[in-house]
Amino acid sequence: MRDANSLLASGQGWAGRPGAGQGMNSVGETLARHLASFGELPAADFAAVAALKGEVRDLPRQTDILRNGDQPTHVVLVLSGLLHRYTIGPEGKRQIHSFYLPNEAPSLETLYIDYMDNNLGAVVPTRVGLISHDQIYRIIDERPEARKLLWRQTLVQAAIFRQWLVRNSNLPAHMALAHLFCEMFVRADAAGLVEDRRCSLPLTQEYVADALGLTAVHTNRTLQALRETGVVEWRSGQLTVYDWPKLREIARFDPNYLHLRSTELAGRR
Amino acid sequence: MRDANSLLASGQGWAGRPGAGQGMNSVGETLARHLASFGELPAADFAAVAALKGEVRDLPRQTDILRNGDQPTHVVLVLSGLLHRYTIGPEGKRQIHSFYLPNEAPSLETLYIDYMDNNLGAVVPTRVGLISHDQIYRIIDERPEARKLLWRQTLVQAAIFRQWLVRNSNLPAHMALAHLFCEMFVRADAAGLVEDRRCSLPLTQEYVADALGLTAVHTNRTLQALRETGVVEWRSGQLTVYDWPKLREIARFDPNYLHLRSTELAGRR
DNA sequence: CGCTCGCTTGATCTCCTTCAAGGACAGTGG
DNA sequence: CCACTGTCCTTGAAGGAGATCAAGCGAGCG
Repeated sequence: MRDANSLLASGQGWAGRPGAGQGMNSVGETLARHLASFGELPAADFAAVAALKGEVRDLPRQTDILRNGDQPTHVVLVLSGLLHRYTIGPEGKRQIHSFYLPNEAPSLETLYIDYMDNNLGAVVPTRVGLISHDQIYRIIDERPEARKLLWRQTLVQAAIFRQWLVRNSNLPAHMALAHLFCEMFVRADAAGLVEDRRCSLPLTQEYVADALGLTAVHTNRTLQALRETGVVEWRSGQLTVYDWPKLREIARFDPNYLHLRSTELAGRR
Repeated sequence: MRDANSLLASGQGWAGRPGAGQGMNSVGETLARHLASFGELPAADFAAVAALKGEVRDLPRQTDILRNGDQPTHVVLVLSGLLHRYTIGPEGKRQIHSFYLPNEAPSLETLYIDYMDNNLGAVVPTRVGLISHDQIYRIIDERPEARKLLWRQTLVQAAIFRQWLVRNSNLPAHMALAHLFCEMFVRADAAGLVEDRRCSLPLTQEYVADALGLTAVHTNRTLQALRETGVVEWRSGQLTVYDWPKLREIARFDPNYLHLRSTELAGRR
């Protein structure tokens, strides 16, 4: 068990400075850095990925970038804002499959899956980068190490989905909520977005409810109970973790499934 | 909407004959055939995969082949029997992530993930084939088309996990149960294991309960309700679908997420 | 024959849903 | 500057799907 400070103290390099970085990095660089957080990426491969050209696009809040049935020709990268992957059930019920923070690559699976069976949309105004499949295919053919990390990234996604399955199937509401907070916090930290035990998490309670498979009402009540413990606070789009060990304890959170490289982060065994 | 017969009539070739095939096919052939069910596999690539050498191993019921924390050196193929992927929660609660029928390849993700974050075990006495990672790596390096299908296979796994997430988060018990039956039935059919609207599904009610995140008691009651509709029967390890359209309707089952090649099977749009 | 494992049934409890409404706040337009 | 409106959060009360606890039953098996 490690305290909150060690988590925050682990400098993730470029993102240590407040607000720095984002605008300055190309789309390719963002992807390269993301891949490097899952394993060793040789300098030459890093450079090759970083050199990829990407189109930047701004999405208004609550608009989709990929839709059920689409056959995408580009891979999406989050540059700022927040994306979510979701489906709408037969009775109009929305299930969110995952959230995607800046620097993450939500749609790598479109490289080898023929069509989307879900939607990818912006929660808040979001800037994304688009890299053509063709460019990535070339990397895959020519750069085994980069290929390995791209592939691994899609596998980690799958591991996260499985964890969401466990969470929503088994855990009572307060544990599930704490668990979601843990995951988003660690992922934010891995992306260099945690600062002073806080990170941005610009969701509404309804989004969280649809992620956990709960109602907004019950999510609200559960949230209040969590707040009263003083362990964590989530207000106006800001997640603040006051007591990381205790939050982990509540959620029984084990970050292994995220397969992050940095052992500092979350006490990988 | 299509009737049950068209589903069953679609000959999947080698498995049309009762009980035939299994013993005769090499481990490599099984993998090659499985990959081919997700896309075009050129003859040369098919041959290369089919030529892979695999060790055959028999697992007693309820024994694990891969364990949380393991770093596998081989890929697992199901030759006969039934595997399940699962984790045990902090309070000893088991969550099953997926079941694996004969001809399926449960553990392809171990190729590029460093260690297991879950368990893979036999439900009933199961024969598996083991192909070394090294051999697969060679295929991946030398055979782009085979690589594409291997990768795709892992992506389809992820899509299935997401569907399980939706099922367990949103659907009431009777729909969830029907949905599981639908999925296993279609997958069995894709593997050539459906015969006369029946397939083997050698689970106990407790396994199903742990897959759906329900209790065994409630699974039992839900099952009885489903039985009384006359749409489907599941007894002594045999799943029989009497009215496929109606079962699909109950579950609101849309097989798109399985990304199967054969359009006959399940009415892909 | 007795034992274990899996299935079944009944009664009670509780977590979460549903329905309904009030309140805080920001944005907009007069 | 203030009413107006929409979005999101909050609160209350009642109902239900599924959990929990407990026990009986049937069949395969050593």
